Amino acid sequence: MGPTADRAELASRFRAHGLKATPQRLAIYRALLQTFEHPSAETLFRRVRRTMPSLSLGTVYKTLDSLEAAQLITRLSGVEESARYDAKLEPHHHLICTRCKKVIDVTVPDLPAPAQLGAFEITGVHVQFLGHCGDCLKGERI
Amino acid sequence: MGPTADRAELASRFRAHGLKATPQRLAIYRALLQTFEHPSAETLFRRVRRTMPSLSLGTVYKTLDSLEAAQLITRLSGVEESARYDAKLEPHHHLICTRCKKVIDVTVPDLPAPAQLGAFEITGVHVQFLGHCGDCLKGERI
DNA sequence: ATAGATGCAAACTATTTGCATTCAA
DNA sequence: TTGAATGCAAATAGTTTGCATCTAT
Repeated sequence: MGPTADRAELASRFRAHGLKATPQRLAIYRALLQTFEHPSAETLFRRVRRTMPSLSLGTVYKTLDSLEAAQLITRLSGVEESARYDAKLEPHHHLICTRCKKVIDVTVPDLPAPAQLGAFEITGVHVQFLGHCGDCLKGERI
Repeated sequence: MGPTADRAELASRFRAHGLKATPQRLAIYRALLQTFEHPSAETLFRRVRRTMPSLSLGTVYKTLDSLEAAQLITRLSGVEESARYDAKLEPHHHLICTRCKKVIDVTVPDLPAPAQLGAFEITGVHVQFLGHCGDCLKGERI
């Protein structure tokens, strides 16, 4: 695991997850491994296309979906497909059901500040617990 | 503060923030105060339109923007305008610059589980520290 | 050989914008 | 009265889908 993995390493990682090791996938995954900036699909597309001009944006989206499903990559807080609003202003956090998108308020004891802060000035914290709500657990198999 | 506030209370809350107290805004804000389900703009639109058929979806979006700017409501983890991906799988969290959307990895000591869990099964936690990064602090006034 | 992946275009969803009209202050 | 807010329509951004072609296994 890591940004220095070679082609064969990455290819077998794909096959272990039932994914074919295509050049597009390898390039997209490699580009994501090589950066720390949490890029968007569009950013990866522009970057990978430089060395693979035939690449299409649709392939980037499909690839990111496959890699996420295989748990080789993660999507940042990508639970909501549309913005969700809250009129409750007291500090609180959320349980988010990744199946039905339900959001439930919870309170959490105060959080210790992160260590490696550098010059970053924190103005707020948002904690999301992801999982499955009672209704979804009750229903079909998860 | 709270879902039982009456019209005059809400209206003066708006004026205190320099917002005109229009019937649309009052209705949208009231609808958001009255629910715990963290609705989307579309959901609020459908709900409020039942008693105010002339309401437009555009007004709902503009109103939510105004209320958020006035800090009367919050938007759930609404930092990214597009999905952002990460190939780092070790548990970690993020500093998110709300100005330039930069995302920086951080590690945080283990989090205590929330108290009021009920039937919810937690599969993961994501902590987002919101604020301003060094580059943005250095630049123009915040 | 063949299931699955790609590329392209069209479709779709969420959101924003422009502008004429209306309204709260 | 007047600047801000509304409603409507058109525009945009991000993402998904359908389908013919191609390719890794």
